[in-house]
Amino acid sequence: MALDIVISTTSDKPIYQQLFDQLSSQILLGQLAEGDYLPPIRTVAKELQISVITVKKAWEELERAGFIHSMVGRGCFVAPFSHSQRMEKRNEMALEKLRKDIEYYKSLGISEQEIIAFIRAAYRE
Amino acid sequence: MALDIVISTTSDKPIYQQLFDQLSSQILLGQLAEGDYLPPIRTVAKELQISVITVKKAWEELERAGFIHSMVGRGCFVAPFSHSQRMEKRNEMALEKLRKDIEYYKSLGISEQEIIAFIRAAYRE
Amino acid sequence: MALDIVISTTSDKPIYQQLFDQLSSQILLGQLAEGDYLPPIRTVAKELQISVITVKKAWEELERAGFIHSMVGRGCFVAPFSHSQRMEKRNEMALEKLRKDIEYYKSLGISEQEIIAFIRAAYRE
Amino acid sequence: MALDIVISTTSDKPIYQQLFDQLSSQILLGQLAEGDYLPPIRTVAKELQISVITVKKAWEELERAGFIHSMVGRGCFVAPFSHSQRMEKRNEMALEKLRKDIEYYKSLGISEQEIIAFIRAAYRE
DNA sequence: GTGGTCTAGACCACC
DNA sequence: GTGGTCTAGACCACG
Repeated sequence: MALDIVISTTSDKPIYQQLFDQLSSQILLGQLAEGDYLPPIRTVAKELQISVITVKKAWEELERAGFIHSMVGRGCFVAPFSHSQRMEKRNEMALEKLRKDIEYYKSLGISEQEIIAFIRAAYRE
Repeated sequence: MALDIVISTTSDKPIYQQLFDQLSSQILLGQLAEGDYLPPIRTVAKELQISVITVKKAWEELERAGFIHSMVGRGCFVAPFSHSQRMEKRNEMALEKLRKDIEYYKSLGISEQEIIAFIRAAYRE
Repeated sequence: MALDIVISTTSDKPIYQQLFDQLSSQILLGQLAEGDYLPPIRTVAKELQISVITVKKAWEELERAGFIHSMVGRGCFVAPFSHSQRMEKRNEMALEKLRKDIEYYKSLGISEQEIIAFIRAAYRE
Repeated sequence: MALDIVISTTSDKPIYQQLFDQLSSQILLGQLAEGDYLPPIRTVAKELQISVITVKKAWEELERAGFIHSMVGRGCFVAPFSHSQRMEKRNEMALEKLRKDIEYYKSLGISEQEIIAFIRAAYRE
């Protein structure tokens, strides 16, 4: 099984962060089922043409966030999540980011109604 | 006139970015009236206990974004904006950020309805 | 006879170490009587769904520590221990670990009295 | 100011872990006061004759645990802790380890009284 | 074979 | 100057 990952070398987001974001969202969406083994980090690095260290850093963050477990000599596998756990974690992550985002919108003096209108507009784009 | 700026040393946001964000929002909200002169960068740096280089970088970004104008030997002053211009720029900045934010929410599989519900919840906190 | 062993795939402790710890404690507690034969390593590996190499490594460590004896072609059996020998070995192992642990507690500036209080609290949990 | 750190190359504990343990305990004991700036990681690496990466890994763990804050371009400084916060964190870390340790002692069939006797013995060594 | 640690470099953004 | 990221290697313990 090959991972479905796309790395942007032009993005200002660090590579390991791109890996983390894509993997975590795939796990939360259930596209990577619990217990699935990830390919060896060296394989991932070779396929994505990035350094093993970079992959490892992303994997470390994923393990720290509870998304995967890594075992020396056996590889890394997706941590078990129930559907409700996934939903909860998903909402938690979205809310956490939203709180920061809203700080910014508020600082621009934008009201709740305006944001909602903006969102409807942005979703229709 | 002293600027109303607060610098966080623990935030992960660069200091020059914190300066930019706070100044630009104050200008957009009309709290800094057009034509007002900003204090000399060395004064700002001393008061905020940060590097002059950092202040200069923030000022450059503000000038590039059209928020202030610098005149050699006379300092920097807030660019003249009509109320409608301020509103337009404000909305433009909010929408630009919102587009990026929504990318993330979508990657978590969150629907437009859910985001709006989240926003209502976050605004009530 | 099947062994009473539980392997954790999420623990940071190596699998062979988990085997060693559980087997040695069962022997010291007399739950595995002297002279009892252990199942063949291939059987153990299959039942626990781990590698034969891992089981072999654990068995080697157990033999090195004097807990079991292996006889070529006849398998491994629990070494004979008198009750007092078991107690002695048990205390020896506990003290050895305790010495290391106490190093850590001391480095945190915790006094003997505090540790004892902690232990009472932890035992009551 | 030079850090008071000793690295053992023969220990089985990773170097970055040794750094973390020593720094965190010094902070918890108040030997490194809040607000103190740590030497640049490259300086630490040179003085201890280890790799910058290794130092950085230790610093990352320290920041994640809330012991220090790092700022690009400004260096790393000890996070502010009140005396009670230090005590609380210290006890928390000790208890966390103790819980694991006691698991082991229990598996050897050792009673609370015996452990306490062992501790008194170990402290007198 | 796997992941975990460590090394010696490089380039970048920030101050 | 600082820390943050990334690279290309190496060696080790584990399975």
